[in-house]
This record gives sequence, structure tokens and C-alpha cells, in this order.
Amino acid sequence: MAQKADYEELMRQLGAVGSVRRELARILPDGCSNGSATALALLGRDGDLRLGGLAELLGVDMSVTSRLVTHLADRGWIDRSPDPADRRSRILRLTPEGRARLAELSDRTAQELARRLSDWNDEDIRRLTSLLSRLRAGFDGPQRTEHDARAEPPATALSPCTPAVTQ
Amino acid sequence: MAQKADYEELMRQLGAVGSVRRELARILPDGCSNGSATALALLGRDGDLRLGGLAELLGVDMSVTSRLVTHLADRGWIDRSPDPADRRSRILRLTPEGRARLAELSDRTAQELARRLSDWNDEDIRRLTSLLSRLRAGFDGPQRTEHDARAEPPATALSPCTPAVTQ
DNA sequence: TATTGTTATACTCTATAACTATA
DNA sequence: TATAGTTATAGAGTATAACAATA
Repeated sequence: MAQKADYEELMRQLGAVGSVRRELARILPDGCSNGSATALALLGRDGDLRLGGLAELLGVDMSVTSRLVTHLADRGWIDRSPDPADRRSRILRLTPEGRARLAELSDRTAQELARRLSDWNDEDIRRLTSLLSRLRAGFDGPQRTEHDARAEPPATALSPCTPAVTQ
Repeated sequence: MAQKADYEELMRQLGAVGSVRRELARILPDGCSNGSATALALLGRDGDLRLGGLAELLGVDMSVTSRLVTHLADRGWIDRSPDPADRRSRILRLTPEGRARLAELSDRTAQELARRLSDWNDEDIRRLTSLLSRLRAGFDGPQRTEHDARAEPPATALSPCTPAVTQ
């Protein structure tokens, strides 16, 4: 186990991520919150999803995701086709307009990050991404105590994109 | 400049930090939000601060900080003594009760992080902390465009605690 | 005049709970 | 009975703007 001071410092830096995200959101166009942008990106990367799956990827409650999805559908960026396998669900998919929107968002975001992180090399960025992915994996699911940790299933749906190797 | 896909993935992982922080906040005692805990930690680490300085360290507006500080003072965890150098300001300082509270919070947080990140070694944690510190540094202050970036002063008050070396 | 801090207000994001429809 | 999703509501957390006191 690491030193307590190391954990404290990690906590402080995690808190600062909030202001970074708010700053990044400033460059997004109208109708595109951070949540909208993330949802579009996930649908662009992972293809068709159901609401629950998207909620899990976003790391927020289904109720939050439901309203977000309504927002995106109202703007014509996604469509919701019936799920033939389960009539309670619908399949979420980017429309061509949504894909164009996503491309624009990606451009803006990449441009802003390149500007803000001009002194970072590719390796730095990938390393941070990988570590954040591992961090998230550690917080998946509800709290399992140290007692039942080994009995737990390996937590499927959220497999990080970056392999998350230690080094 | 990194690949656009790398930036996109970084964005997604930054978004996930929110749910990690919410999960961590669940173990905090009543009256202690993430903001309260962070403010106590900063006052514990950096000693006396004025409201503006604390706001800058927290990365939020002074109005937000003002209410947070009132909350902490109401609970007797900090006191606000007059600043002899500037009668508009007050000096914020942990009380003994605040220090005890902070110790308890640190214990809980370290315990929870140790549990969640049981497969992390000290080096992993320090690396993530260092990278987040650099990330934050890149987003300091208002947006400076690439045109006036060099004319900008070096942004004093927020020197990251971790040296933020590239490796 | 400019700066430090406070307060009022509104906006965004989030979870909880009650509900509907389907499995 | 259990699950997927929707909606109503409430609670954090945040910024903007108007203001007071002081520099």
C-alpha cells in the first residue's frame, strides 16, 4: 500500500479534473454539453448500443442517460430503432448528421487539447489515458469489500480500450 | 501532435473521473462533500490561505469557495482571522477540530483508495498524480490562444506539488 | 478605479423513487 | 417477479452578476 500522502495528493489532482473538463466544455458548440459529446463519441466508437449499455459506458445512471439520449434524438443526431430481441429496448445509432457532428466535435477537441498540451508527447497522453482507464476499472460496479472481492465476477461490460498494462 | 484518436480516448477517460469521484465521496461522513474534504486537505497542506488563494487551488470561482468556507467555519473546522495586511481579507486556518476531521478523512480516503487500487504500486500512483498535475497546469488561467502564449506570465500561484517531470 | 469577498440567482449534472411496458 | 427504460423531483456543484468594503 502506498503512503497516505500519495493518496491525498492523488485525491487533490482528481478534484482538479473537474475544472479541466469545464474548460474543455467551453469550446463545444451549442447543444453539445460534455455529456452529449461523450455519448456521441461512444456511439461512434462502439456502434449500436442500448440505453443501459450507454449508461454503463458513461458511468452515470440510466435516468440521466435517458434524458441525454432524448436530447440527442431531438436534434437528429441519433435514432432509436426498435430492438427486435427485446421490445422494451431500442437500438441507439448515430445518424449521418450525428456522425458529422461528432467529426466536428473531435476536431475541436483535438485542436484544443493539442494547444493546451503542446508540450506533451504521444507517449505522455497514452500513459495518462491508460492510467485513467485502470483507475476507472478499479471503481467499477458497487463497492465490493475486501471480503467478497474474490467471489466477484470479472466485471465484463467496461473493458478498457487501452490494455491497461502496468507499464 | 498526437493522433486525434488518442485525444478522443483521453477525453472519454477524463469524463469517467466524475463517477470515480462520486464513488469516493460515498465514504465521506456527513457534512463532508468532496469540496469540503479537498479544502481541508489544502489548508492542511499549505497552511494559512486567503479565500482567493484557496479558490485558485480548488480551481473554482470565489463565490463557490466563499460558501464552502462558510460551511466549514459553521462546523468549527476552520477559523477566519483578520488579515492585518488587507482588511478586505481574512486568513483561513484549520482549527484543532478541523485538523482532527482532516485526519479522519485522510484515513478513510487512503483506506478506500488502497482497497480499490489494490493492484497498483506506489510508482503507478505517483505517475498518475504527476500526469494529472501536468494536465491541470496546461489548463491554468483563461484561454490563451497560440498567438499570445509566449507573452503570458508563467502563472505563479498554482505550482504543482509533484515536480511534473516528463518521466 | 481596481480588488477582495459576499450574496442572489440560475443553470447543469446527478441520483432516487415511482411508474410503464415487457421479459 | 424481474428487468429496461421514462419521468418527476430534489440535491449537489457551479458560474454570472450585482453589491459592499477596502486598497
